Amino acid sequence: MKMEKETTIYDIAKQLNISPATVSRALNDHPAINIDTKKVIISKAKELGYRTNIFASNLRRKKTNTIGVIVPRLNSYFMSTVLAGMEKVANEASYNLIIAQSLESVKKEMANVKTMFNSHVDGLLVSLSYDTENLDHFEPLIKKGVPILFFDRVLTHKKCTSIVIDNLKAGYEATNHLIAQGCKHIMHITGNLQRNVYQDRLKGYRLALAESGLHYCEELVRTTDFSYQSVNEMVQYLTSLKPVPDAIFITNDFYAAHCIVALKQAGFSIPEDIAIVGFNDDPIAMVVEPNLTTVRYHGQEMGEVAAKSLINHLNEQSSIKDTNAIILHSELVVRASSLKGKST
Amino acid sequence: MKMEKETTIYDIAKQLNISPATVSRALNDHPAINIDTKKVIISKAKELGYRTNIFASNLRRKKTNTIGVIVPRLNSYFMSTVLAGMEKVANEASYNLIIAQSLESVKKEMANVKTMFNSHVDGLLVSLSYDTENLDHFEPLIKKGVPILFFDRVLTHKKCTSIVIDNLKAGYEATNHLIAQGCKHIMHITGNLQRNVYQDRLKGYRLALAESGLHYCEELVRTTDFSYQSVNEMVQYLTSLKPVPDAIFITNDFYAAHCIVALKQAGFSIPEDIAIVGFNDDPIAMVVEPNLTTVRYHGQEMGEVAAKSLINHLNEQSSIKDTNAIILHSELVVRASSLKGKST
DNA sequence: ATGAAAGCGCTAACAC
DNA sequence: GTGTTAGCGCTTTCAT
Repeated sequence: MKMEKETTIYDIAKQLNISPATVSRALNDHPAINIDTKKVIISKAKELGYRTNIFASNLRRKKTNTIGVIVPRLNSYFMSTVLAGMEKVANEASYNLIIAQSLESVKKEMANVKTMFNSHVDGLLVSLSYDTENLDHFEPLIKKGVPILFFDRVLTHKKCTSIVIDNLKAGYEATNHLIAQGCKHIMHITGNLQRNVYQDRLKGYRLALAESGLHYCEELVRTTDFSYQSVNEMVQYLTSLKPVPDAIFITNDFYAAHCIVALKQAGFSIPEDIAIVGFNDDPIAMVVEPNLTTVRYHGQEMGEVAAKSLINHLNEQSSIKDTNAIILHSELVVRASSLKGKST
Repeated sequence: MKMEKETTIYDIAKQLNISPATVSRALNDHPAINIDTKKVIISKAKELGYRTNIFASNLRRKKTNTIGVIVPRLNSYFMSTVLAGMEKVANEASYNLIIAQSLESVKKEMANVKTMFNSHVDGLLVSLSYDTENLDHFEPLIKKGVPILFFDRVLTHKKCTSIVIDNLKAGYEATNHLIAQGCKHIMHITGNLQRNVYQDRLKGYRLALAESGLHYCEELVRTTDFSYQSVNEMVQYLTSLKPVPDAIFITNDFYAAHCIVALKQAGFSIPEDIAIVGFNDDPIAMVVEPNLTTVRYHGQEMGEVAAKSLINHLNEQSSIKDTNAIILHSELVVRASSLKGKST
């Protein structure tokens, strides 16, 4: 195949009888450059199909303009909105994104971190995998001074900032809502309690119970990996309880939706027999019947804030050094799955 | 903040009193290198926290080991499995992935392509946006000899390979299934007919109708952008038809699920009044009631095949030059939403 | 406003 | 098996 040789600034310089330095400056919007020479250079560059060699540029400038993103999975509505937010901000600031999924495994997460390390990312945005226990694998990056910002699923580290919602409050509100509906035996199905998001929501759950004088009962709290396969077992478990719970607060909309289906199949009425509250306001909440009450938080915003904070820090427009955490807004969205008809 | 200076092969060389070339060779598993020197070098490298500067390396080797991926959206189950497949293969071949979403807009797609171009990706994997009309914006890449492989949503280009399922066959089978259930007025709701996937499925639909002697009727075919907001309007339209369709083949599971909900609200029984078939086997198919009959195809496999083909081509282990298209398997998964009880 | 020149860190051709 | 050396394409002082 005949293919064009790569054009360099030297080619442009030669053709225009000027120096490569001038070409470089023109292409980079250097202030001290004649507007006319600049125009000529840019049009010549276009003509020759020039593209900057970012490797030469990165090598020289010791900056890659690349941000690494590690997420557990890409396949949730929430995560994809987060990424859209990050991409938007990154694009505007001419940063590139390298995205990797840990598929909920620390092992994969470690490999991802290593890749990011070797890619010399300027900074890292991370939502931790299901079973990450500590941040040791991030140390090499931290030692090199690469800023790391955790979002949503975080662990605290004295040198890193976290972006989260107030999960305790969200869990509290969800549980309180169920209590307000008259529920007395509220089950809580959640994820690995090492993850802040689940730990804090549990705290909120307990707080709400305590405030209402309801008894906290260990057998009403169950953790799961949210796999589709485990739903039936879970439903079997909960229906074997005495008394059967009259409400469930489930920290995952997809799992909640599957539970609703399974519970209905088992003969329960939702919400009359069992009221359900989910988490995340996934579009599935509007499909499952009855529609799912859930906690909404804005993924796009979280992504934007995360990326913006990191980039501002990188551009030294502000520092996140001393910011320990940024808390974003969340709200309970009440739908039919939790509304016990009070008037009947 | 005190942070370590970046270690180079020169640092290692100096400390070990050998030449940088030897260090480079050792680190790159060059065959002609003493096993002992290699060991010493590697342990020294680890000690100093050395990481290769891929920019210097890329600059020198004129290869980036990076593959660009452009997809319409990340937020579908299908797409995330595709990406997981690509990542797996890429990782194994030590390629990196740069992922970008076009958010279904050509404009954004063009920007993405430009970014990829400037990132000097070795190759590109693309699923086209909703409204892409031609491949002109890929020409700069093609001119430079960067191989581009389209998957799922494709347009043919003499220099590019496509990876798809047999959408015509899938559409044909879906429609035929509905016909076999005794449906006579089968509606088809689909996407922009410029996209091969929708165009071909429509062809399959028409073929099935024709074969069964059913009349093809334009008012039974509607296109949509699959936005949640348009569901009600669509349902209103279809219920205003005379006669009201007794089946709908919808080329998107999410939209199909929403339609089921809306139709039920409008008083229709699914599948008795209206049978529904979707497309993609999204997990939502198992949540909506009745469970959705759909066409399944394996995203992970599509991702793996796409990445593998491209990488093999890049490594010159095989060429995709003369491969116009690769067709993957798909199958109809029959569930309750389309099963009219024949025995009643 | 522009040019000359050095050097970022690595690799590979060539020598020994 | 190892060293020498040149240069990938760019940016950036320092001059002018």
